[in-house]
Amino acid sequence: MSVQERKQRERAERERLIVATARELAEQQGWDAVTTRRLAERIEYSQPVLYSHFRGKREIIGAVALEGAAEMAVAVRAATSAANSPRERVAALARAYLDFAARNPAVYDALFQLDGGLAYAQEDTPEPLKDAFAALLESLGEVAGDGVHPGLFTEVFWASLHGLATLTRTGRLLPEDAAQRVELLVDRLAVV
Amino acid sequence: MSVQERKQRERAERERLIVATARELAEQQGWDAVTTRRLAERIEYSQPVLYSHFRGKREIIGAVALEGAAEMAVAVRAATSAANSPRERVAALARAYLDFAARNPAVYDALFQLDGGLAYAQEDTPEPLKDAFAALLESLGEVAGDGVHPGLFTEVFWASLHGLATLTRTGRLLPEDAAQRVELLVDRLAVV
DNA sequence: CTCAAAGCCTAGCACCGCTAGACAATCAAG
DNA sequence: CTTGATTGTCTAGCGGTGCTAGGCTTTGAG
Repeated sequence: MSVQERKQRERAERERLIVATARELAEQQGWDAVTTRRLAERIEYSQPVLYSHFRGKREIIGAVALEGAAEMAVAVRAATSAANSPRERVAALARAYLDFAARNPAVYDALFQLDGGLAYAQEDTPEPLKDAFAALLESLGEVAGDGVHPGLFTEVFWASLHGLATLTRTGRLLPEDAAQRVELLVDRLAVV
Repeated sequence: MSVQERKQRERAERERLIVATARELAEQQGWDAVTTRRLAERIEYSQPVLYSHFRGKREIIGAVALEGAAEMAVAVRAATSAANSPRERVAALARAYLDFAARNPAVYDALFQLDGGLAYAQEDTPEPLKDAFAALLESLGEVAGDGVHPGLFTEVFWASLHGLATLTRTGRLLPEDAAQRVELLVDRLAVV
């Protein structure tokens, strides 16, 4: 039986390698450069091996997205836990979110821009995605204001951050004033 | 000379046909379905003809984006001009923006999501793009609040709308609460 | 030792964006 | 009216894409 276990382990290890390699390649050269051929070559297996782990490229994107969601949740919680007031927590959250998006553009795309075949805002939404939203909710719920549903407020705040992140990265907004925009956004949206 | 003029007219007409067909196809089946082969077939010319009008698919996307920017500016101005108070104008603007995005998803993508080879937020930004931003600025500048740069405020408001539009359309936000989110956003961001 | 199962690869499909080069229509010059 | 060059358009093809069928080799149970 130990032989089968070893094989299972090796298989799981290879799956991690695929996801890590796809992510690396995407961060280096963009998702367009992540082709099944290049990916197969980098992991030193043939293309069909990829399809024994994932249904297709879409699922690989989804796997990177889930990994990224977990990391984003960690980053957001780390930033907010170091702040002392609700106001500071929200500002720290906003900075951490945008920082994550800027430092991991490919992962961010996998999460919120590309189709990774994942369900969002549903019962069957994968746990990492729910938890990433929960991480936002924890700090944003504090400043939703009276009579405002914390979930709804979190969605609006999140959407605003998402807009800033994507428009900035695609050159629609100049990066120079990024800090000022965040400040304005936090000032106006958060009720402290 | 009249013959050359006629040819020029026919050529311009065919260019409009290409852009209109690309847009139509994109709205019907998404930009992925807009291939040079399909596009060529629909306009009843061969593929190379496309390349005598545009450098490539990217430029066709850019042409659709410019067309869309002009239409969006019209839609926004129409909505805001019917409102009587600054607060109402901003609410109308937000609704009109999101409505445009929802009704013309492919055009919206061409404008703000895809690479159409256009310059944004620069001196050499095409006029329709500058004017679409100006249309937002006209109503949003009114409610930026004291000491807040109208342009910066417009960028933030725009980014928030963009976040709502894109996250909703890609299934990251449920459409049910869309109206409530807009209301909350306008309430908080606009200083009246 | 046999033989089925599992694992992996080569080769190929239909499609993509884009372009070279052949061919036909057009028009100015002789 | 006849050249000859220019313009317009097409067919065919290049190197790439995601994905899969089918065969070969290795493995491990009986």
